[in-house]
Amino acid sequence: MKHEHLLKSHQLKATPQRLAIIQLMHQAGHISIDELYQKIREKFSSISLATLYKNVNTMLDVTLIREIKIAGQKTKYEIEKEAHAHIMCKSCGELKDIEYDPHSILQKSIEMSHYKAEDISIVISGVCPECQKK
Amino acid sequence: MKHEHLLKSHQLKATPQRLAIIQLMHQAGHISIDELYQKIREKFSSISLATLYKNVNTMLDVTLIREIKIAGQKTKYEIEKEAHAHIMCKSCGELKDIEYDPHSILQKSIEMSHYKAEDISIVISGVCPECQKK
DNA sequence: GTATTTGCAAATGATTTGCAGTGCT
DNA sequence: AGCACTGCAAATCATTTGCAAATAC
Repeated sequence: MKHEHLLKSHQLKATPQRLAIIQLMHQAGHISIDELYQKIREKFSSISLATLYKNVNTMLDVTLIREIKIAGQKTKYEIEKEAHAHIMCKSCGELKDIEYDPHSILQKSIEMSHYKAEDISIVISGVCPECQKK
Repeated sequence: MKHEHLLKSHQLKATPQRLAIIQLMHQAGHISIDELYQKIREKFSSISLATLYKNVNTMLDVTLIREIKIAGQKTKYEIEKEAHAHIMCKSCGELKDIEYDPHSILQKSIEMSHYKAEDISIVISGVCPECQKK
């Protein structure tokens, strides 16, 4: 399957636990360790938290997944994909992706810093359209 | 003094512990709880970690300081100031501020999301000019 | 004087580690 | 077969809490 290939292309063995992790991560979009643990046990009752942590860390090492740290919230994880920003609703907690133009003014600031930029993390927080109505 | 006023204007009592926290934070620019604890004990050997955590949380509540969560690193804190992004060196760990134009293309993406944006956190990581030379 | 803050010790929560057994390739 | 992965229990690290004594205003 697709997910098996995703693991192998990163030099990782395709164990059922890992496939389940990726499948859930793909399905949820963004997911915390806790949520992952709850959901994965529904299908895979024997999995241990330690295994989850070990696998998440391994997948981070090979940049198959990405860590999203959010002020005031639990860390979430997502499958690595093209650059995008995150926007979080302070009211309902929903997190969604938004696109942004990498040639924005931000690039100028980076150039001026003379850093060799490898990664950008952007997290915006505010109130989503649904919650604004309430 | 300046820092005393900073506390009072946020309705917080100006205890020596709090003044020391702000002074170190101001001096360091960005600092983690650990670093704060090490340094603060040099001047203030009796302070407890619990007090540090309590004060950091109180100051976050009144938005006197801001939390910077960074993938793969410890959370750092800084005194609240005008909007800016952070750039971190993956090699030496140094974190510095960079300015960005708030009217960048990013704003368009936010408008399109129909969120009411209240806060933006941008953390860039890469290699700083000094480390590139090595 | 009163309400808040401090420091301690203990509790809780999050993450990591060691190791024996199991499973992928 | 061989090395990597899993699950368990225990260890470690991070953060919070309860409470009595101290302190800011």
